[in-house]
Amino acid sequence: MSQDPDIKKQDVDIKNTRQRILDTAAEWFRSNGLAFTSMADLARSIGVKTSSIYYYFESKDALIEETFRIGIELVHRAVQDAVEALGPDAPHRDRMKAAFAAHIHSLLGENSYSPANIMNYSHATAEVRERNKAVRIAYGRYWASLLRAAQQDGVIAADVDLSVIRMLLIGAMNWMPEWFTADGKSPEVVAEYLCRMLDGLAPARQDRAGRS
Amino acid sequence: MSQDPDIKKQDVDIKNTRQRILDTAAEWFRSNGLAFTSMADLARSIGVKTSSIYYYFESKDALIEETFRIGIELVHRAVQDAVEALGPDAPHRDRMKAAFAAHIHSLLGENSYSPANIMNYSHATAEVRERNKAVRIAYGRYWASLLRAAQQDGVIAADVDLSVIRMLLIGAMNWMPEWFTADGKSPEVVAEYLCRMLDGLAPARQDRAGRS
DNA sequence: GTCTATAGATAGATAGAC
DNA sequence: GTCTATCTATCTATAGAC
Repeated sequence: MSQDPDIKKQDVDIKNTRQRILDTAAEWFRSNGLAFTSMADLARSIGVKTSSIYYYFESKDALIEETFRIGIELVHRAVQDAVEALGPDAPHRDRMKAAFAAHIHSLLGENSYSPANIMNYSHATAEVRERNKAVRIAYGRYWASLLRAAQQDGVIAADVDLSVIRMLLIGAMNWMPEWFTADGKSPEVVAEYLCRMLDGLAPARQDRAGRS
Repeated sequence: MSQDPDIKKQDVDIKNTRQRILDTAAEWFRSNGLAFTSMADLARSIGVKTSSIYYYFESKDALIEETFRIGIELVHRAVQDAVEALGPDAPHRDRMKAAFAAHIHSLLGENSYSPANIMNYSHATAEVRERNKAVRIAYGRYWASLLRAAQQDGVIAADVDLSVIRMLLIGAMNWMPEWFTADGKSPEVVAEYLCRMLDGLAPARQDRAGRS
């Protein structure tokens, strides 16, 4: 809570303007897409001139790249925190539901970075996509670990290809910005439906031994 | 097979050039997005000058609008044909699987119009989206009718909100262009997984009366 | 129908004053 | 750090010759 004396007024200004550029860029990228967001649009929203943005980011792609990185890091942390908050002995179904709900919240909530990434990744340049790959792979691996644990404990049938299921489930959620309206069902209700769909992949009853 | 004598050479040329513009636009929109596809890109691909495109389409938005309409009409017809080919007495699970497979084929196959629509709809102008709504709603209604029939026959539990399930299933498929590679599973395998996920929404065993 | 030529707007990015 | 001013490229779209 106490202020670090090494942070000078100048540094605070740097951080504030830079942060405002990033926040505004994420919002514009989510709402209008990468190409329909010009550097002039961003500068006007923040109240600076276009050239000021280039003091903080060497190019539009560099700005996109950083919003993309933040977007994945935020949703990764949100999902992992939600699952770990349940404790190590929580049933797999509860863990999956918490992960679903956290991912959905990240895509539909106040954080614009995650939807900005999800909705625009495929239209970014090859260089930007390449630089975003590491964090994306790390996040995918976390989901893979959740599903693998569920399969190893017999909650998901052994014959199920987890990589396909993972992409179908994440795809179902990633498509939600296209149709989900707040006046409809809550993210938790959708998360429960995803769990019920996962139930369809459970082993046949006679095969089930372990459970949780 | 015989040639219609009312179609003159001039008309054939019109149709050919116009069709090539549409086909090329759909491919570019799918691969590069709307904003990253310029009228000059299209003209160069076809071997004409930019101004020639404006002989056939009054604006870029008009061109987008027509590729969008074709995209939905193609996938709608493909799905409906696949389901109806099974005959009126086919089990609901088979009908759903055929619908899944046809939708996936439309998104991943040679037809560029459907993925061009699916992947870019949210970034089109409000006017273009508005003009695309009618065919989109008609297609959504067809999926709704498939799911409703399954629910009425007791294959899907009565408490399931079909509109949420419909969007989750379609979303899972619409996300496939982002990750699906031909060297992986076939569309039919993915369709079977989607059916297994639907199985999770079946009524509890003691409640089940009718079946199919 | 397709062309040349070009208008008019806007894009990303840079130089240099303050 | 932020500004003014500007460069160069590219965009959508149009006018008018052929």
